[in-house]
Amino acid sequence: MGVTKTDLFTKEQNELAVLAKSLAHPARIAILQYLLESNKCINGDLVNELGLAQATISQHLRELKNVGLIQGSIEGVSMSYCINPEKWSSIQKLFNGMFDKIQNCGPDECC
Amino acid sequence: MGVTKTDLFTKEQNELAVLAKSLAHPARIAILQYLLESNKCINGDLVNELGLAQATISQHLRELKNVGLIQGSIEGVSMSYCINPEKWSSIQKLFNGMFDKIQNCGPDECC
DNA sequence: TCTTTTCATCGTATTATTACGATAATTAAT
DNA sequence: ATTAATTATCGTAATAATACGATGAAAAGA
Repeated sequence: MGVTKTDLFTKEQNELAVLAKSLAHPARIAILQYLLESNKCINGDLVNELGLAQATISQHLRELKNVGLIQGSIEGVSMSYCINPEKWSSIQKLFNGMFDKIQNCGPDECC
Repeated sequence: MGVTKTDLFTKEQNELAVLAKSLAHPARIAILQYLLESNKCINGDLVNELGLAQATISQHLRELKNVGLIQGSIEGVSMSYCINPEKWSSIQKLFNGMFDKIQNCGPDECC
């Protein structure tokens, strides 16, 4: 490409894009849905659940953790992940802040 | 990478990921925000508005059009783009369908 | 201590994304 | 018919994302 020109855009635009990117892979969606389902926080039986290699899952988990959507805690020899509820609701608000901006327009105003 | 293994995931998971990907760039967020603001549907003065080359903007517009978020109509020599309201609200529902699934859990259930 | 289990990280091959100059295509205007 | 204006597409260089085997690190249990 050439790098994304982050400096051309507002903080909010970049933030939305980064968050959207973290959701831009079906494996990460699946991980989040799995965590939402089993609210008891589940570790790497995601590896069994999804059909991906352990290293790949771990990589996706790290991305979700980097944007703050999930958090992990050590549980003996294994790792326990869960949704970060605060971040989760803040993301929902951020997205809806954009989604809600739609305005219905007259017959000549739209294409 | 190796290609995303689409077949491992559900239709909904893939759909969410594709839509998220279309939002996963600040330029596309900026384009959408601009279209939301000026509900009269604006054409390629996006090129002036954002600081990107014409070809780059056109490429981003095509991506947004491909997922159905925007639609364009020819207006003389120029092109008029606007948000597709039906798709827009369907996306909002799809995302909120996931966001709303969060459940508060007891002290021992979360990590 | 040694082994097992579980997870993260590294290295790397493969594919996708981004950006933009150049060029084509289309329409309006002269 | 020419020219100007506007947009899409092509080609391509640079960079990011994906997947996974291999290896490392840390804790539990023998």
